[in-house]
Amino acid sequence: MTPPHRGSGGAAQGRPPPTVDRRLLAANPLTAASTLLGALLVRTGLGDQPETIVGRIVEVEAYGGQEDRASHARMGPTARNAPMFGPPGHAYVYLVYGMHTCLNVVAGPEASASAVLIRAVEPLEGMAAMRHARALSRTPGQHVPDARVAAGPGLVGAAFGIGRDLNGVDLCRAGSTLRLARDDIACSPFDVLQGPRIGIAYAGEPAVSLPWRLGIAGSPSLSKPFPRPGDIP
DNA sequence: CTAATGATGTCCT
DNA sequence: GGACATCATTAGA
Repeated sequence: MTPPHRGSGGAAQGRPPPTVDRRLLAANPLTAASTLLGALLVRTGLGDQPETIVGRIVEVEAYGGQEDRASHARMGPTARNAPMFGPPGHAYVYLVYGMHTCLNVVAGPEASASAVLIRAVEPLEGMAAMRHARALSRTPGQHVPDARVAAGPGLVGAAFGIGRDLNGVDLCRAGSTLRLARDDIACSPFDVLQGPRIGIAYAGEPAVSLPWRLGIAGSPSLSKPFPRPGDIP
């Protein structure tokens, strides 16, 4: 019954946690996604709020390059997806539905144009700053519980104050205002949920059926439940 | 509880 | 002009 998240000590306090090794992200996107699951997302340098925001990545989706009909890279390089064709470990930030920003971590070898979408984060530190950032981005959620403040791709963007200005930022560099960190101390082992990606019905088969959405079992911060093995056809 | 809907801006045809 | 890797709110069973 012990939750797999938030282990013993508050490891996120004190010295800044170590960055994520860029080479671990240079593998195929599904492997990179698996690496990012359980890692920390760290936000600093919010103008008005001195607080640092730290959360644990609990849900991700892998996207391939041109061969993946669900990927933004499917049309080849464009102005929007340019960061996907760059080196791994950098941010690809884009606007969906005219109002929400989503964060991707570029993956794979350079120019492979694959990426990992950060779909949900479990808050660890900086609750007040997260809610403040959400209010600024007109995503009120005044009554949502702490665990659900970043429980969706658009909500991750809102709660971490991620705007297009962060497009292309190096998430593996310690000095970046948005960065990834390892969580070797506080992160207990967890079970990985797997399912089809969300919101890509337009892509058709085989893309719609690939189980490239990964989540941490038991986390209260998943964007939505994963289909169970014996679920509706 | 599920389903429908409006908000909103940018990219690509 | 159409479609979109979404969210909050409202309407309905």
